[in-house]
Amino acid sequence: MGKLPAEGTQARRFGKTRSAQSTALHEDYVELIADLLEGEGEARPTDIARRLGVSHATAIKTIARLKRAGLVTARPYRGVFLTEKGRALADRARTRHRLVVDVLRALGVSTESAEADAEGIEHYVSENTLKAFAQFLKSRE
Amino acid sequence: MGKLPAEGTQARRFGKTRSAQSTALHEDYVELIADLLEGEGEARPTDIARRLGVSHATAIKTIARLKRAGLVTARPYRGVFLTEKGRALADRARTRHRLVVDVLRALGVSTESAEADAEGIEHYVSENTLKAFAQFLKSRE
DNA sequence: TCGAAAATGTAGCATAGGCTACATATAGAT
DNA sequence: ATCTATATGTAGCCTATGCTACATTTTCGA
Repeated sequence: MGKLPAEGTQARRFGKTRSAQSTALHEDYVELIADLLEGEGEARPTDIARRLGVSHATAIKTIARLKRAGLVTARPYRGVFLTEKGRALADRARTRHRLVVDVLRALGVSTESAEADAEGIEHYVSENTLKAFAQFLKSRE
Repeated sequence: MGKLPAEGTQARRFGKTRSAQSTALHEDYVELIADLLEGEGEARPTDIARRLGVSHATAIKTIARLKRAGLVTARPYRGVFLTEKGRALADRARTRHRLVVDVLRALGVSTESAEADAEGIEHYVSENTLKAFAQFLKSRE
């Protein structure tokens, strides 16, 4: 996105949210790629694009960024694969996703709404909150 | 951001999340502007910038976009004000924010974490989920 | 095996959202 | 009344994320 603000004063109420946003898309991609690799055996740009609702050109461009970020490997016409780092991120994302969906459902949200909302919410749940979620779910077993 | 994808096939699991993202920043701004107007009597670019943790130039540029979106009015060196539309959006955002914080706290999340996470989460809570949250809070009074 | 359809990749363009550097207006102190 | 510190505004540059249009590979059926 650019450089960080000079910032001498306090602020940071929104700061974390912002930086999290840059990661959200990466998480969506690796999560989906992990799903495709497990489900279909391969993750191809066109499928990724369709599932994310973007053009294939956009998907390819993003995949290039993921590659630069060390999250995936991809050779032309050969599909996309996760690196160790990518797999780790995907796992974390999926764990969070499941937990968020379970909590929403426990609160009375319909499965469809829970799945849909979790997609956005999961990227903003901190470790602390995640722990509280797990605890809460366990407490009401 | 650009135009929408042609999209004939299904997809849309992430689509909503994406468009919501474009609104998130607008919500943060109008929410903050509402706070400043009520608390300080005026909302000035520099204060907005400091509270959001961005440079004043960035804040001013965003304010120009908010203006184009019909959410605020602003004349040079005269501060920022909310339009009806902006006030409505700010109210909705604040309601959601409060509700999300309350639910998180009810689930055992610390006040600090709840406030911090709500900042990101609130933009992705659908009407359905919001209703479920309200219900849940009411049920355990 | 070969040719067309489908998948991939590339190029070029746009907007959002950041920053720094520089210019201008306002306001407060003297 | 003026001068200076502070607030505002502008310009220019950058990356991320989208899209369309066009080019190039692959793949698959005939």
